[in-house]
Amino acid sequence: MQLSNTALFQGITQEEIARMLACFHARTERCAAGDTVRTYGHGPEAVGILKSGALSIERMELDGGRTLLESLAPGGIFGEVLAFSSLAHESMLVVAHAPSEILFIDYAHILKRCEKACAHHSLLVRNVLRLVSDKTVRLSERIEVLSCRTIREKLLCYFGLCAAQAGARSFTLPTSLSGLAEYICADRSAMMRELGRMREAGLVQTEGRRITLPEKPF
Amino acid sequence: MQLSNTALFQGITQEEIARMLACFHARTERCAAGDTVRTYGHGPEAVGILKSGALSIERMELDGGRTLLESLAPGGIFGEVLAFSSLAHESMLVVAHAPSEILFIDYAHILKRCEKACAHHSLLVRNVLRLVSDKTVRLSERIEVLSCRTIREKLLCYFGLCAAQAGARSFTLPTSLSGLAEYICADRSAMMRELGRMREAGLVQTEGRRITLPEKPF
DNA sequence: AAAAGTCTATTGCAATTGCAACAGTTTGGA
DNA sequence: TCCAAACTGTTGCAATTGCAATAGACTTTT
Repeated sequence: MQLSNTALFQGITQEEIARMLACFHARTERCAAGDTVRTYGHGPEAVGILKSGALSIERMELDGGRTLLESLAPGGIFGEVLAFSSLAHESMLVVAHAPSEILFIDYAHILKRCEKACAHHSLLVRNVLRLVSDKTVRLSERIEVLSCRTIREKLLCYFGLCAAQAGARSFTLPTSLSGLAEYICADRSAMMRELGRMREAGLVQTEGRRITLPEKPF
Repeated sequence: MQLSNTALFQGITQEEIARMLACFHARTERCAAGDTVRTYGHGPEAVGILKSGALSIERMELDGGRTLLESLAPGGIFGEVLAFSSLAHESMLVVAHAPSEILFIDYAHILKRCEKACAHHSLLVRNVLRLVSDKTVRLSERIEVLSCRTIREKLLCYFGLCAAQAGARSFTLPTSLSGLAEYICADRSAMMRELGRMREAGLVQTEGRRITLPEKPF
């Protein structure tokens, strides 16, 4: 895992990164599969970058249940939101699903002005800001989808976003149909039923995960 | 409107702010009620701070309709997400609802390291980061609410969040009941009906906007 | 090669929901 | 003060949806 390929260190050379990590007092932790790496919700926070292995971010419900929030592959970053927010009453778990190496950087070090060495410090800050902003945009899009009243509207709204992103009326879903149902928070069988009706009505063409919208009659 | 009272400049003295604004090449624009201040979605972006007046952020739908995203009071900030995101294919409007004064700062200046003067520059960056992160947390909470399948679950989920925030089983809704229905994306009358049922079932007590949850039997 | 797990697909049925319509109350301006 | 606009409250009805159950296809692991 080259850190220079991660979203956090994008645009910074490997040598610069090495110098910055020293300056930031970054530290690497190792853990085994099944370990709970962190619980968030209190104390001075740190941002984590997964160097190798696999992590999942889960949310602790009041009733003790857990909800999967995110799955992280090497290069992924976590804690960037909670670390910088002043709200953050959530309690979250970071769980390892494989032996993992994680690099931690205290958020205070990222923000603090540093006197020497780190010429690329401002680039790092820009990257963090971009990461958090991107997440906000993704969440806003999902809210837009979820705010539709019917499954049909939700699907059309989501497909519209996908088509805009692909720049074409035809695109492939990034997830399984089951995943799509979860994304739009609808029952999978009800969604399949509605998809069928929409196909009949000529609102979409589907071929597995390949979706094609009809030409706009604008 | 004192800039030192805004979330963006929190913790920075008025004199420091004056110096920073010069350093950032900040500029003030004035506009009349009804003016479209900005359309986002392209070009080098700027962050705007409303000094006086009233603004609303609206989203342009494909069909030409508009959705209200946010209403801004003096001290409010806009553009902080789109300015820093790399996704951002949205098109948004900023519309004035009263004669307004708006301070614009190019995002590039906020991020750029500045050689002299701005000792509090890093505090400003921290504030931006906190603003964006807070917004992310709020959006995540709303998604959590919207991901519930039934109106009853949505309400209980939302009330749970409110109670946690208030630190008490009793709290006052920040919006009207109509606003609440909009927040949970449900039909108002259906929500009223369900609220009635929940009252009967002893799941909540309501008195106008005052909500009280029963003691937890955990 | 078998097994376990996930994904796709379909259907009946009961429950929830959106919609439309109406009426009384409160709020904020003109 | 009076009017308009927004908010609260309620109901019938049709449509959508979630849930449960079932089954075949596909993947990955053992």
